[in-house]
Amino acid sequence: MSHTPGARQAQKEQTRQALLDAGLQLLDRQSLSSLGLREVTRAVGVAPAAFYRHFPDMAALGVALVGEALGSLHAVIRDALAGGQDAEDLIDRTVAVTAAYVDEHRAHIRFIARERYGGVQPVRAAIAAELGRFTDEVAAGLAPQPASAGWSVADLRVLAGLYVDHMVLTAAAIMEVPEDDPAAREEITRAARLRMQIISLGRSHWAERGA
Amino acid sequence: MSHTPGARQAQKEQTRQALLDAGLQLLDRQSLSSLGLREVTRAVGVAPAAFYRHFPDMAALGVALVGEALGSLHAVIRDALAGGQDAEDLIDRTVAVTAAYVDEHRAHIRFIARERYGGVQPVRAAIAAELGRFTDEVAAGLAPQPASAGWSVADLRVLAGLYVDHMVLTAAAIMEVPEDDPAAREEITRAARLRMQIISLGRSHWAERGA
DNA sequence: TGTACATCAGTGAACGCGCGTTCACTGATGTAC
DNA sequence: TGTACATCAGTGAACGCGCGTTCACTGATGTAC
Repeated sequence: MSHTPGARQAQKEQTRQALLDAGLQLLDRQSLSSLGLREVTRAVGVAPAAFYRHFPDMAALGVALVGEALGSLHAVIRDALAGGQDAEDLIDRTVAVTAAYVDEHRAHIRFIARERYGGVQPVRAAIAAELGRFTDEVAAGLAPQPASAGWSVADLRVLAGLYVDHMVLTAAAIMEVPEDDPAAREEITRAARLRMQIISLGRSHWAERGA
Repeated sequence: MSHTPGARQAQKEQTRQALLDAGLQLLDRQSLSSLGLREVTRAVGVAPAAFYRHFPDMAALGVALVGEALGSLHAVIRDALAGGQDAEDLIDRTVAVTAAYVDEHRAHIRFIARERYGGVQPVRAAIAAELGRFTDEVAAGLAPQPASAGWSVADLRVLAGLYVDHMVLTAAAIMEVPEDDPAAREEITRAARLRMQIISLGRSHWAERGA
């Protein structure tokens, strides 16, 4: 049994986390497929061979980062979808929550946007799986809302996917803009809000499609 | 003057194109930042040093590929937006045109999706510029349509951006699916059509927003 | 048309360098008695 | 509590390898007269 970590386990966990942190930081300016094992261990200050005590290769480190990046998202979506049902409120809240999440997890989100269609297959697969689960959650959150009357389960999932993709795109767009350019940033969030309004309008007039 | 190519110029152009073609093919399974110069010249069958006669580095080859990938898109959008104004028709036509374009330019589109937020800054910038120009074109195409009454120029551009992002996402999604899985492919295009319907519905009820 | 010279795309050898991976090791932490 | 042994995270040296870049070169193409 090892549920009591002990000093050794704790030290190991600390090194592992240092590798993840250093990797994430180095990925700010490059993509995973060009990130070197030695680069990461050098940043942490351990011998290259120490890497293998924690991950078999860089792809595995990438998959671990996917978990870190999207694991905390589930709580966020619950917050955004909870509370008042007013559509306009919901939009403002969602965009604000997205912007705040991006601010707090800047590096993680950039990593997701960059590797979602990047060159490392296991990481792509991990992101797709995690975003899929996330989409399911959004769909489940949308279902009980009055605006979802008349929607099939399958169609609701498509709508949820639209929201999720929109959030990832917004996050990526916010990060393309320099942090010290509030005007450009404001422009992005204005566009994001507008997009959500268009989608929400379409959602609420769903019954009239084909007219 | 060199507007008459001559045998030398033609030969040079041919090698350049071979480098671009080999590069694009190699990028099917990896991203630009991990693609090596020697890998490309080896595929073409020329000496590594020959690369420098055509590009200063791999980033420049990437930028040239962006031009190749998105240059031919302008004609496509004109086709999609021309013809009947019926909303349902427009949607079907746009999705069909996107799917066809993806089929014809599979490797190019994968490259764009992969490098749009990838690790090579000049390539990211080139893609952003090209997609921006593309968005302007879509906005200009939408403007004269009756459904655009009451839209400001700025808001129309946001709508156009929504369509463009949607197309890129659809293209990327189609490519994640194996070519020999028509059911999964059908599922993707169904979702894409549905998404466009939602957006178009929102567009046509734009005047009622804030109600 | 023929000759002498200029251009320059592509060659091939050489370079120094950092990479990923292996291996026997060390020494602190953990366990059994 | 004290002692003897086991575990295993991290070390450091070594390896072979392919990388990007440089350079003087070659020989076909192009140009001037």
